[in-house]
Amino acid sequence: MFIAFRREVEAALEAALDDLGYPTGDLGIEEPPADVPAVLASSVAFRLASDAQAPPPQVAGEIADAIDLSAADLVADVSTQGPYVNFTPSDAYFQGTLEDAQADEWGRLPDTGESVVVEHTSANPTGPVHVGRARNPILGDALARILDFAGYDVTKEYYVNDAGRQMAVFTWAYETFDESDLPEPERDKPDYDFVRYYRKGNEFLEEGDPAAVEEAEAEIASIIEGLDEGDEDTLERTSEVVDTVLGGMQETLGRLPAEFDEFVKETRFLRDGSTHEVVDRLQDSEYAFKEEGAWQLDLDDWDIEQSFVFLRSDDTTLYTTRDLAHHEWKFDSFDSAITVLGEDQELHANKLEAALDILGNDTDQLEAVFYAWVNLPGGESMSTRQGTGVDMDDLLDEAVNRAEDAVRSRLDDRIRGDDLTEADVERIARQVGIGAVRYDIVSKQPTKAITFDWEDALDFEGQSAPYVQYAHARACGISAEAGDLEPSLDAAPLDTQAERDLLEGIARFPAVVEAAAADREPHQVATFAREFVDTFNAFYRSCPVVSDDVDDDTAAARLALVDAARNTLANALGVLGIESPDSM
RNA sequence: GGGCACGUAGCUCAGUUCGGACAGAGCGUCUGGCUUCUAACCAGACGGCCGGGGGUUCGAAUCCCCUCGUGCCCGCCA
Repeated sequence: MFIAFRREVEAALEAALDDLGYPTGDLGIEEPPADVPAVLASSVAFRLASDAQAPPPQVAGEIADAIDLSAADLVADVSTQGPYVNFTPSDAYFQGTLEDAQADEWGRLPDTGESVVVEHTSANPTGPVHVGRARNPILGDALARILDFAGYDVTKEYYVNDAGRQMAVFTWAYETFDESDLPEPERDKPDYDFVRYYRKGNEFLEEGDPAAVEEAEAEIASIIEGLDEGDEDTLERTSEVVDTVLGGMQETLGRLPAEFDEFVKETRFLRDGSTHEVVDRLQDSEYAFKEEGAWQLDLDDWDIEQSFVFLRSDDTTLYTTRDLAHHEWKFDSFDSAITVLGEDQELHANKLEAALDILGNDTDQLEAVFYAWVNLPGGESMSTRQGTGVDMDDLLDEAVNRAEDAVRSRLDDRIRGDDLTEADVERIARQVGIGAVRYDIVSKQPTKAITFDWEDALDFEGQSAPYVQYAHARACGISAEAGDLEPSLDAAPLDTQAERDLLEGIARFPAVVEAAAADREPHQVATFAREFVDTFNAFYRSCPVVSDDVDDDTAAARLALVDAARNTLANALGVLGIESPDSM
C-alpha cells in the first residue's frame, strides 16, 4: 500500500509542479517525523522558493492548492505545515492494508524475472567455522532471503576452494601424520577431527627440520600440479579431506541456518578446461606481459597499481585465475552475481573485475558486498590455522544454553496457564538463542568493525531478536485467546492513533523489503522490525482485543489487525533468517 | 608511503546513498507499572558543540577540502 501511495503522491505532485511551471526533476519526497500525521511529505518548496521569489511556506501553499487528488484513491488529503507539503492517507489506504496484510507472504514483491546468484561464506574447508567469519553466512543468507522475497530468482552458492595450496598442505598432512601424534579433537565432529592434521602440518612446515620441510614442500607442489592438471588420482586424494571437512562445516552453518543451493568446486573449472582457456585468452590480451617467468596483467587503466598474476612461473594457475573461470560460469548461468566478501578481499575483487573486463565480460552484472572483521577483545584476530578464535558451534551452544536458562527462570512467573512442555522449552531456547546471535550481527551496518562480546551477542533484551520474537508470540497469544471471535476485515473501527500507526507500519513493510533488496542492506529490515515492534507494543498496551470492555465489531477488526501485524513480524524475521516463536 | 572503510549519548548502534520538520533507539543509572490478550514488556527522567577545522547552501550528522584517530589491504597465498 505504501508503494502505491508513494506512486500516487509522485504523480499528483509532479502534475501540480508541471502546471505551475516548476521543474519536476526533484520532488523532495520524504517520510515525515513520527508526530506528523502524514505518510509522506515533500520539501520541494524550499528549492523553488528563490525561483518563485516567495518564502517556502507560501510556495508550499501554492503547490498544495494546485494538487489534484481526484485520481488518487489512497491519498486522502494534502495540506501544508510551514514549508512542507503533507499527504495524508485515505480510508482506502487503511482498508487495503488490512486486507492485503492478511496474506501469509505479506511483503513479498512481484517476480522480477531476474536471476541472481548470491555467493557467500565460501570459507576454505580447512576446519571448523569460527565467529570471525560469522558475519558472512549470516549477512549472505539474509541478503539471499531478502532478494528472494523481493522477487528475484535466487541461487545461494558456496564456492569451495578445493584446489589451492592450503588443500595441498592439508592433504599432505592428512596422509603424513598419524592420529596418535595429535591432540584430542575439541568436538566429536569431522571438521574438528581433521583440522588437527592441518594445524600439525602447518606447524611442521614452520618449525620442522629444513630437509624434511623441503621434502614435504616437494610433495605439496606435486599435489598442486596434479590438481592443476585435473589429475583424477590427485583429485580423489584431496576430495576426501575437502568433503569430510566441508560436511562438518555445513552442519554448523545449518544451525544458523545457512543453507546452499549449490556447492561449486574450484576444481570443476580445472577439470573442464575453462581455467586454461581463460589463461590463453589473457595471454593474447594487450594488457598481458611476462615478468620473472610469471604471466601477469597490467591494470593501470583500472587505477590498480599492482599487476594481476594469472600464471605462476611453474605454469600452474592461481586461485584468482580459477576465480575468473568461475565468474564467467556465473555470467553464463545468471543475470547477475553478488558476492559477500570480507573487506580484506577488496583489492582482489577489484583486480578480478578488471580481469573479467579484459576478458570481454559485462562487469555491471557483478557486485560485491563487503563486511568488516569480527575481532576478539584485546585485538586478537581469529585464525583456523593457528587455532585462535571462538568456534561458531561454541557460540551457538552458549546462546541456546543461556536462552534455555532464561526460559526456565521465567516459567515460574508466567501469568498464562499454557503449560510449556520440555519440547517447547528446547524449541524456544533454540529459536531465541540462535535468533539473538543472528540479529546481533545482521542488524548492524556490515562496514563497521565488530569486537566480539559474549554479553552483547547474547543479550535477550532491548534491541534484539527476542524483543521482536516476543511481540510475535504475543500476537499469537491474542489469536489463541480469541476463541470463537472471527476476524473482520473492516478497518473502520480501527480509528485510534495506535491502530492507525500500526496499520501505517504494516503498510510500509513491502517498501522496506524493496529498499533493503535494492541497497543490499539487510540491516534495514532489522531496523524496521525493531521500530515496528515499538508500534505494536503501543497498540498492545492501549487496544485490548479479547476483553469484555470492547464491542464485537472493534474486537473483530482488531483481531484482523493482529493477524496482519503478526504476518509482518513473521516475514520481517523470516527474511533475516530468524524464526518466529508462537509462544515464549 | 598509497588505496578502501569507519568515527553520532558512559557503552552498543540507527540516521549519511538521494542535504530538509527539535539528532533517534537499546544497554547502564534513576522513578514508576504484572489479580487485567505473555513484564524477554511498558511509561517517565538523566545523558550529544554528530572526532576536529574550513567550505558550499535558505538549510549540513548527511555534500566538498584539510586534519586527527581506528580497522583492513598493498605475495608467483587464499
